Amino acid sequence: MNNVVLVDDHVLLRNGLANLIESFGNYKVLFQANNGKAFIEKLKPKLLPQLVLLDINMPEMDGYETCLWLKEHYPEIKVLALSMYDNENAVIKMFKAGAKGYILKDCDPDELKAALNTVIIKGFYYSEMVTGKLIHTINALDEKDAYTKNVIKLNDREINFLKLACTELTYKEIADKMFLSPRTIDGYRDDLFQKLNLKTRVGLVMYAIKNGIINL
Amino acid sequence: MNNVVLVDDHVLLRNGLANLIESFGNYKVLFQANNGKAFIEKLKPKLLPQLVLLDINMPEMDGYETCLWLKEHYPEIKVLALSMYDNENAVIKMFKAGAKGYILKDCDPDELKAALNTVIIKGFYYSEMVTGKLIHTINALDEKDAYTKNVIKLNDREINFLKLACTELTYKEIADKMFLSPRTIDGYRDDLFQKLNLKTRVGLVMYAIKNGIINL
DNA sequence: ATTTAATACCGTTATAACACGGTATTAAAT
DNA sequence: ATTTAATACCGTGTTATAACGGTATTAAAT
Repeated sequence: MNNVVLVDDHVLLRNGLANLIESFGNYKVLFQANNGKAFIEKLKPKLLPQLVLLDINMPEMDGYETCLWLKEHYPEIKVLALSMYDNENAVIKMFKAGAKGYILKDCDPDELKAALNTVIIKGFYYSEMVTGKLIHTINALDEKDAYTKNVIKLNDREINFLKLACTELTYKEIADKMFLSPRTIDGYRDDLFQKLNLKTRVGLVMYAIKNGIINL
Repeated sequence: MNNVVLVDDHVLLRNGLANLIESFGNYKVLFQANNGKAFIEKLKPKLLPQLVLLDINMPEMDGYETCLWLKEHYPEIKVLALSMYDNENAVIKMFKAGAKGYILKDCDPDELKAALNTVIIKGFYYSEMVTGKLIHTINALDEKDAYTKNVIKLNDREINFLKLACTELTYKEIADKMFLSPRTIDGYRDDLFQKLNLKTRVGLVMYAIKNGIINL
């Protein structure tokens, strides 16, 4: 019997998942949590799970941070990332953060079962989707884009700016809100364009959404 | 025992939901479907459900269309809408399409249970969230905005344009792709700005996302 | 027959967004 | 002590977006 923990802010999905996983026979859901912070608080060193099914986009503490925390404090606990989107950067970020697998919320129960079993037995699970994304990344590697250097990591100011860029405010208004000069905002924007390989504000918005930087 | 059908493109959520609902004791999940079209094909007049748990954003045939179809062909089947977002316009559209209730995917199992029971017994379920949205709409009613006249309904061209507006293409490039004059595109944009009460392209993008017009 | 509504189109002007090539300041890295 | 990197800032010019007020065509509505 393998102990697993579910971390996801969608209660219905989480509960359903719990039922489904327990119906597989060889898994017990130790507990569930709404986000990374709640998960860490509930985690008891006396009773650790073998595996954590971890959502990426969550309030308070997201999947990346949670995964990194686990890697540092309980590296023996395996993380299977669970996401709405098959976003390339998200896949790479989660694997960099130590995840052993990455599945989509619209995968079918058989794949979930296979993923769980494979992670428990072999220690990792690479779906076709994941392999595809990784290969694409490799192929893009000689282009001198952001992937070459490192996984994209945004700082607080950039994230703050991105959130405001997803509104109908002009850059000037954003500058006012952030108590910065409009030129500085221009700089943030241009840096992000380069970092993220984008050209327009719409690109920034789509990036922010696909990477869970703004909550819809 | 009440027969229900689940329609949602997220298989994991759907399966989990099925387990959860059956665990309530008084419900049987007749079958599940990936989208409205698949649902209609699977529907057998000899064995109709009392209730359909219907996702809004789905490929092929979405929740609105499916709900309207049900209202026309099987008005006795009650629809409980299930959505990721507590979007005001979505709530109103679903109720206009004949839904008897509207719950969020991140609600807790107790609320789902209450919603199911209430719809079966009383014929409708109005959560606090729904009531709130409706009240807000009523309050906005004397503003001469779109709500006054009708629920916002976009046509194919507008939807097509919106999808392209969510990319990094310029309006001129969008015009090329749609084989239209850039001025016509300007017109679409301006019409949408007015219709949706927006001012910028970013506003259009956010609208498209929140209303499931583009699939992330 | 003639409004009405929807669709596609057009010109002008103002503002916003984007590209480019810079500087000053600070703090960490060497 | 002096690069290096990160942050905040600046000026100029071009292109894209948006606001305004229009026309022509078609099909449905009256």
